[in-house]
Amino acid sequence: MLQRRKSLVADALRSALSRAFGVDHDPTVEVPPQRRLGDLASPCALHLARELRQAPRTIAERLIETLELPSGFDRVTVEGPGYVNFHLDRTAFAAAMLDAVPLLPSATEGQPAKVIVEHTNINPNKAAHIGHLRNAVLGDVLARALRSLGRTTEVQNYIDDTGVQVADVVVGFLDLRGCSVADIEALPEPFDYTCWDVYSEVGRWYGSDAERLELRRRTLHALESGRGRRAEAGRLVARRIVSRHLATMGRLDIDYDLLTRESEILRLDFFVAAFEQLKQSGAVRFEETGKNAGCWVMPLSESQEFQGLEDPDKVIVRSDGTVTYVGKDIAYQLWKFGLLGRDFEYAPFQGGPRRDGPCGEGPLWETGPASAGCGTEQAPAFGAAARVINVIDARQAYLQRIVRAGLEALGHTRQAGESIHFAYEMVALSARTAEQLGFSGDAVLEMSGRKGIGVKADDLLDQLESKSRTEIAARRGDGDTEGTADRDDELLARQIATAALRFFMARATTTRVIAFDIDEATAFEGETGPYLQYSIVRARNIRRRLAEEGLPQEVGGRRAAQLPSEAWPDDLWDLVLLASRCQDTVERAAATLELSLIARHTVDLAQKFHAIYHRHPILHEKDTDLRDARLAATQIFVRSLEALAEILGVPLPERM
RNA sequence: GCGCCUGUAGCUCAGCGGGAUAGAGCGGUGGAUUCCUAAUCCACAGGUCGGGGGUUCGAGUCCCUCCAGGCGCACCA
Repeated sequence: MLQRRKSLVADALRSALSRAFGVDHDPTVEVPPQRRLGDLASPCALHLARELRQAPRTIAERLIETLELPSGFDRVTVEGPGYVNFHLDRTAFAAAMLDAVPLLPSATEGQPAKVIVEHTNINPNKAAHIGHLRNAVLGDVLARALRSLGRTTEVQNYIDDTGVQVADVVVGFLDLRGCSVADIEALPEPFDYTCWDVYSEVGRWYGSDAERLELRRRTLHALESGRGRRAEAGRLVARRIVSRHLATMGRLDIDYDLLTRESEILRLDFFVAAFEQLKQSGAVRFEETGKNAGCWVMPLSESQEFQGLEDPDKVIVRSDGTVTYVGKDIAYQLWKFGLLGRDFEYAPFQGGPRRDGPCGEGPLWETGPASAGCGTEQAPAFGAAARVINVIDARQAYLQRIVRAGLEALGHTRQAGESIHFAYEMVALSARTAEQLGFSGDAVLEMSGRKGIGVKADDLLDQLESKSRTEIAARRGDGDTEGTADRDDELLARQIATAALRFFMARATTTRVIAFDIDEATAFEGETGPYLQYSIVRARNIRRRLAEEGLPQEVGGRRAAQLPSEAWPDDLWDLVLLASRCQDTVERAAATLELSLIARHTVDLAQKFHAIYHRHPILHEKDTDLRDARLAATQIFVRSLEALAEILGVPLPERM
């Protein structure tokens, strides 16, 4: 909403500068730090001071004489050292805001048709931990933001069901614990917790024992071929774990359109097709001698991007004929862009949370052999995107660059450019939290599934829900005999837990390692998810109380347009102005992949609302102009916060 | 060795292509519950923006350099 006013101001300044000084200058327009200074400001007079050999204030004064005030503005003033400040017509702007939708599809010109967002991608061999949650929340918020901006978005979750990590757990069950496949099947939930322990056990059990490590190699081969008891155990482990992961993510309202499984990439010979392309284009070569003898490698030394590496070549096919992760990922990336020349088969996902959908089992699909009556023909058209955003932690930047280099080597320059690595730093444990969990705690501690170091996602969620229940009970405790239904409280506890966790993950800048502190992550006060929820509950309570008093609960745009400008004091007005920047914020966040901008903007809005709530009562205000202006501001706030909370995935309860 | 990221209040962090008096939250101290529920608000205390150079009318922000910390550079993913 504000963006349009900004360009109006820029245009007016540009032509005034041209008229008054004969200069061609592109003025910057910003929002001044205090509302009494104005709503939009330009430091152009400061920028031009040297060129024009005049004092900034002199330039500014002359400028506003020739300036044609754009429509929607009241006046223009010169402030401070020579800023040209524009003051909006508050009444007209607020009335327009009342009728406006907080978030609109942005202009689609130059925007790719379909965007694939790949996130979560947890190895299906153990419980999800809080590091995985950062990935999933960022990916989910990004997908929600893109969709709110009108972009076609497909969310994929990659399941590495044939990798070393699954193989290790299979060895753990079959060889270390002596289980049968039926034993594994019979294990009670939480299966992912059991695997968590098995995985770290087997790591220690291997030690440097060559025979045991041979078991791992054999299992890995079995997983890749898909045949035999070990493969069967691998499929079982992966299937059960994926169900658990989906359930965990479901608690946070995170879901997917498609689960892509690595075993299917192998079964359908995706790599064979990609490998043909790589060989033909000369992007890979066979090494006869040297340390990589017998391997197919992708040479990277010519690319400036990869200067200074210890090894200038990247192995794609190992000397034993198996394919590295990068090789498989290049094939997968080619498929995502529709460049591979073949497609998966699809089936509705079995064994996850059931949802309503066209094929009975719900809208979640997985790659795999089609099941009877509902398969590939009924599936939506997956893949073939114009842009691919992979949410993967920053430690894998090097691998992502190689995948991109692979596309480039095949001549897919545009797609290489549209292969975007959404990198974020890892989640480590704060010294204090590490110590509470029994790990040595003098510095932040990196989590490690292999070592069993970490905080499980479900444990954290349980803790958050339990704390929510306690808080809810404490607030119900003051002799309130109304007897709120337990089920409502249970829902509320879940909503509060979801909000707290999602907001905690979303507010962190992606370039920063999160030192996860249990007390901070479970806080419900200050800059937290529950704080946002409470702000909306307050706003909704106003409506409820107005209804009880028989007063109108809404102000229309026509009524708002009649309010005197005195009805808009600076603080109330500031809320309206901030709300008008939602669209701009979400667009900038989606473009820069800095989603914390959305979280920050949302909490800023809530803070302004809470403050105003105390200063400007609505119910007890006798002056109808003042009351209606406050109510209008509240309406604008509610709609903006609802739109932003939807993107953040923060559920907004009716009461708290 | 090469590359990426980080260093701002006691703690956790914001600070948008340089610009108006460096901001929040937590913690601390002191206030506000005849109230639209205090999961809130208000006030106070707390800062040579890691050090040093440079560019500029102006630097937390840009450039160089040094220091400190984290992460990468596998026939693991």
